[in-house]
Amino acid sequence: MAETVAFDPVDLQILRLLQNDARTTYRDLAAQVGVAPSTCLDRVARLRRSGVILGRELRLDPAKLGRGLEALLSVQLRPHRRELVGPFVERIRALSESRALFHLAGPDDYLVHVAVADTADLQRLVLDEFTSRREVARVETRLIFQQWSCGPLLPPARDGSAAS
Amino acid sequence: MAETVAFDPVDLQILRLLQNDARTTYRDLAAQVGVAPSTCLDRVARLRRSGVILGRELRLDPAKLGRGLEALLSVQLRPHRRELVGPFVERIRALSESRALFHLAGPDDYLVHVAVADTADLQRLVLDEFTSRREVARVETRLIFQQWSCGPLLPPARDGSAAS
DNA sequence: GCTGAAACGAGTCCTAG
DNA sequence: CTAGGACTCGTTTCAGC
Repeated sequence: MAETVAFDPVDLQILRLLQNDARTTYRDLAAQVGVAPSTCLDRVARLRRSGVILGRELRLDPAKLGRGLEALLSVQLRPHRRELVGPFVERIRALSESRALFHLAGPDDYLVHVAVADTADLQRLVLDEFTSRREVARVETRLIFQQWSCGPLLPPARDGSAAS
Repeated sequence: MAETVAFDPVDLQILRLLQNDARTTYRDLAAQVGVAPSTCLDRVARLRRSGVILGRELRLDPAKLGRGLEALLSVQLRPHRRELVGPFVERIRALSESRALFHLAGPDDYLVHVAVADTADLQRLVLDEFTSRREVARVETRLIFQQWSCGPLLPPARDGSAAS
């Protein structure tokens, strides 16, 4: 859980390359980073053990799966107590329409990123799964016109001024 | 760009498995789906060509990379004209702190998901990259307490009532 | 379009430096 | 920790169904 402070340039380069394609072979990885394939294998195994690498996921096109409409739902819970929060979160996560869920600081307690077929589907989702729930005090829906993923989350980009 | 309506149960199962681990071998895939490895290879190639599979990405832990604090920034642009939008989007996407960017319908034009080191870093980011820009009329910052990823985006879950 | 086997190439382990 | 080699296993192709 702590910040695993030590990352070689080699580690970072490996992460960068794997972010572009998680299926890059260790051979290619090795060639591009400048170490032996077996070393790459070792590095990646260590990175996995350290917890930096949480998984290798497929990025899919929601539109191609009949989910051409995406939206963000700001949800405000009524009492916002722990007993309500757990079940609410689990229910939302289990919805096939949910893509991501955030617990936020601020007036809106939760933000839910959903992908649906069309506006009728969105209306159904909001009515049946959100506003009909007792603990949900308010839901604000914002359509997503367009979205972009932003670079590879690397590097930390620090100078020598790291306060450990 | 259109909805590629046709997906076998085999295709869907393959997508489901690859979502859990994009590096699942075609051999394992075949064993779990119930077809030959060569068929899996063929299916995946077709899925890639169809555009459903956009990429194989690594999921990393931001905290382990010195980015333990995440936030959502709601940004309102002043005139919100096309000439301003393009450069703004490109600049935000290029920031190493940005994780995702959404163009929204509603009073807040953009939502930016950022990952930073600490509150000081967040303040610097907001001041230097957002409020200092002429086209940015307002920025609202909401911290992320916790976040969850939500299931594998599959299946479309439709009955026979598909209107082609 | 799916299968199975065979050839090729990559992943993995081990030993040594 | 890294490199190189050898063995194992996965991927890919192709002929046949």
